[in-house]
Amino acid sequence: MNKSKKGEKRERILDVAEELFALHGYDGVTMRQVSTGAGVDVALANYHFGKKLDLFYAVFNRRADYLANTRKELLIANQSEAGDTPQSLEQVIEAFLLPLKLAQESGDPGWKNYMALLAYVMTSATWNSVLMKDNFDKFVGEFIDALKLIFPKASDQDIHWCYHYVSGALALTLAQTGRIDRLSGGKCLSSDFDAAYDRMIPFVAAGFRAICGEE
Amino acid sequence: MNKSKKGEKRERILDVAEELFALHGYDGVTMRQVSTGAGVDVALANYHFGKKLDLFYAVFNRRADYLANTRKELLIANQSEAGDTPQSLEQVIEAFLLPLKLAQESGDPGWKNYMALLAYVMTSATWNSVLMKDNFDKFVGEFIDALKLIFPKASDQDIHWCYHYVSGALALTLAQTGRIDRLSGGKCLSSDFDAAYDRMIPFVAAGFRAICGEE
DNA sequence: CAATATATTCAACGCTTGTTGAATTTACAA
DNA sequence: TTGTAAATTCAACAAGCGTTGAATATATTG
Repeated sequence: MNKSKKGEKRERILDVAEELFALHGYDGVTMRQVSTGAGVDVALANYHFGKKLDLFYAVFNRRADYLANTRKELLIANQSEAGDTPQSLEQVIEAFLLPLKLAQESGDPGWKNYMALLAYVMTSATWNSVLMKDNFDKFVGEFIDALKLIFPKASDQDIHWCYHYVSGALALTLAQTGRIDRLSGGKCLSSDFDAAYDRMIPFVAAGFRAICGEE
Repeated sequence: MNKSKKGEKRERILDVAEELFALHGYDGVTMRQVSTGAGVDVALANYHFGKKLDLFYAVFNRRADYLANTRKELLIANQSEAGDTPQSLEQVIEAFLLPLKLAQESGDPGWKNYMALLAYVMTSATWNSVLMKDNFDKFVGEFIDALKLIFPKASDQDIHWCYHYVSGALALTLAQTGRIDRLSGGKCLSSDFDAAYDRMIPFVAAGFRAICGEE
């Protein structure tokens, strides 16, 4: 008989829930869809994770730490490398975006689902205040501090609104809605994160300089 | 007794549904929440709009036409005004964004809800292909044509990805998640569409020029 | 006013939902 | 192997879901 490893079903529940939550949102998914997709009884998800809401949190938190930490490490590495001279704007933006590109390139299909889930959470007023606050706000604070060093004369408002635009452009990219595929007649692909990434950095860097003034 | 005008309850159902769908998404709203909020029986929504899905479509379509048409009129007005010389990049972007600013300024609280609903639809793979296609894709095609006139040497990919970033920045702004309020310690407000609008135009214009080359 | 069409409510249906306690199987340690 | 804990399934619950046909109220028309 197929002997299944310990914790395998538990992980499968998380994977299926991740995909379904990313695709249909929290309310668009039932516990039975998750359990059926994972090939387990509906009571098992409850045994491992508690209520549906806790399962949702578990799915979101699973990859959040890695993402936030990788970003932070990259930011710090750039800082020490730059010494006492401020690091370049492109470097700071890259610390924000590169971990997502790396995760995408890892080949793990779970990351693609997680990114869509992240986009869902970022653009939802309900989840944003709960999940983004706990998992990402702290790093974003440091990210914004780095930007303030680059643009010492810029107002807080200018910097925060510019960050907001970056965040929005990123969120729509992560959502992979397929709209750019349709509008471009197939010349661009939502799944082509590299194409999105390579243009996003010079795009938003130019935007920052236009709003926040010269370095 | 309070004599209610004809079609008043019908409109109230749309208003409440608009607010609830924008706040909680399609699956996060029940017909009973809508009918209770509107102060009518649950069967009335069904009588006026049919199934829940049709109510959702009715809510979305109600303001979509006005928005698409206003954008188009603005784009054409700029074109004829510019004569045979191509209109400026800022003008084209403004044709895309200004109608939303005007709607926001109208004071109608329904518009605020509709914008959050629009953000929800824009960032959802499911709804995007159904609702954006029917209501907005045609105008966006003309919008992109205008951009191609401004950047004749740019590739289709460059222009579409840049539009994608604008679309994302706009969507997150419309969503009004409250995140920028929290991150900025109250210095920026999600509800301050003017602040978002005034910076968004120079921001994305600079981004376009960085990616698509000089006019 | 009477007659008709529209608007609205009432009451209920079959089904699905999240959740749970008890029973059963599996894994692991002694 | 036996005993114990963890993992998993079974069966069922009360509540809420979208939807509907019939009944009633209101508005419109002749």
